[in-house]
Amino acid sequence: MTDNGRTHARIRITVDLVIFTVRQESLQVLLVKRGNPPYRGRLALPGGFMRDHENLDGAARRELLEETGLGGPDVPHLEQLGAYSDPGRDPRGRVVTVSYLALAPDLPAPTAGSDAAAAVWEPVEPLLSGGDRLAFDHDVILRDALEHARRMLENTTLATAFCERDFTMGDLKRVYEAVWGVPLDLRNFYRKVNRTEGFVVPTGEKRSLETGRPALLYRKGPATLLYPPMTRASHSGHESSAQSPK
Amino acid sequence: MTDNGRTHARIRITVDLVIFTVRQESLQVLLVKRGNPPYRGRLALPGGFMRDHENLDGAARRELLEETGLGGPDVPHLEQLGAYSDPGRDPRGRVVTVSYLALAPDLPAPTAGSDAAAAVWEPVEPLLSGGDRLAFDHDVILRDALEHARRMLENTTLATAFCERDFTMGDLKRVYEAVWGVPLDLRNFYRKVNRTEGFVVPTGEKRSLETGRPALLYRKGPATLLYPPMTRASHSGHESSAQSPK
DNA sequence: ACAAAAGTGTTTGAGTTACACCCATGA
DNA sequence: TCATGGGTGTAACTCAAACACTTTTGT
Repeated sequence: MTDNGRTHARIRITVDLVIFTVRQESLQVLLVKRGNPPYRGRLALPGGFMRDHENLDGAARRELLEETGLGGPDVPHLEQLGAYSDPGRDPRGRVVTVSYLALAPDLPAPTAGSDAAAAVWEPVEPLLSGGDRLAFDHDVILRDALEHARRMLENTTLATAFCERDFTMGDLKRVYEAVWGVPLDLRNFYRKVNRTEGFVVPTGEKRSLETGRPALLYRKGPATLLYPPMTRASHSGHESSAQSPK
Repeated sequence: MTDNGRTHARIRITVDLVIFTVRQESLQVLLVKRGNPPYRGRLALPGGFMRDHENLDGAARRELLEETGLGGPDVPHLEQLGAYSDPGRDPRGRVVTVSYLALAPDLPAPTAGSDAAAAVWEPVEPLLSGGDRLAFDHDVILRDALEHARRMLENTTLATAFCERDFTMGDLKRVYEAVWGVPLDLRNFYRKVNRTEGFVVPTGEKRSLETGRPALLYRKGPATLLYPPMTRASHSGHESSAQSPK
């Protein structure tokens, strides 16, 4: 921590947000098309510079609000992931960025007109396995964030952050399936969720779809950690009601 | 990421190292006594400013080498944890720090004369539950790092980073006991370690203490993740050889 | 009555805990 | 031969995956 006349320039600091949501059975991330150089026209993670009076968490909350409109009493989960610091990662000069992970429910409008040209939801899977590259080192940041999100669903109750206030077990199961990319057995899923006291609390209401039995509705409970953790396994075969071997 | 004339000063960036070791059955952390204001005379985590040509990981490796002499081919584990950014966390001005976790074997000399006044190993437990406060926000950083290290032993093979090149099962067990703060059953510990292919590899050698049966020696294996994870439980009672009910 | 989705109960087998017990050495 | 740490074997129990089966709706 001692400063003995060595060469260490002052540096600009940004936050970059990896905002995930689950839409149409797939995990998607919010990206903006850059309107200015560098990387003009390329997709990038939303983000911006940390200001003088705020800390990193504050900057991340502000950017999240600007990009999605989320942030009042109904704050989605927001968590710092890591710092990216290679000299040369930003052509404009020495810029260190700190990435944040946000989990949001499926939002009606992709964005609420910020300074970014256009914000779009993009499926994550195609972005990582081939496809166009994102601006800066955002491919790496996105990959790290996905890894982190998958771990989080195993050990915490944060899957509920992807859901509306009221949700069904099927909704919650689809979140796990989208993030992990594996099918789950709904019947075992019930027990795993219910064995952790306070993961979800029933509202007493039901929701009717076009077809099928109406599902009970739940809300996020007070629990935050999962003991024991969720395990990604259990390939559901639709083997029950309509395929008895007799 | 767009810069539209807003107020965002350039900032200085430091790395702070939480270097853990296990000595005398207890988890200890390397601290330096500050020779200059602010917090002169107080204990602090070793660290320093990131330089122009290097990234954060490079700065952390350099500081680790300066403080402990470790860093050649026998690199200890070094991992980025998080960024601490509150305005006012450093009286000298706006300084953002990024913390790193390092796991080191019990080193002969606490340090190799760096620019820091004096480096000492301090037991972690007393530091967190009462006692003197560390400089800056290093109490918070230390607490976060301990939490992270405990999680790491559950899910990775990194406990071996605390050991010498050759170690016994008893050595490895003592690492877990020191970091987790709970006693383990050596007999079940064997199986847990051995069920993960490549956690440790036997050398064929043995080590004799003053008393007792000589123990087989092992080295770190190629595995890095633990499936399934280690679980902290299993209170060893010394119930075997010498207390049969007959 | 049928299809489709929601939810419950039961079998089975793998994994863990808690031990009894044996082994190898120094004093 | 005793004390001390090292190491193996095993019975009882727990838990979770797999799957049969029942319930509740819309058409």
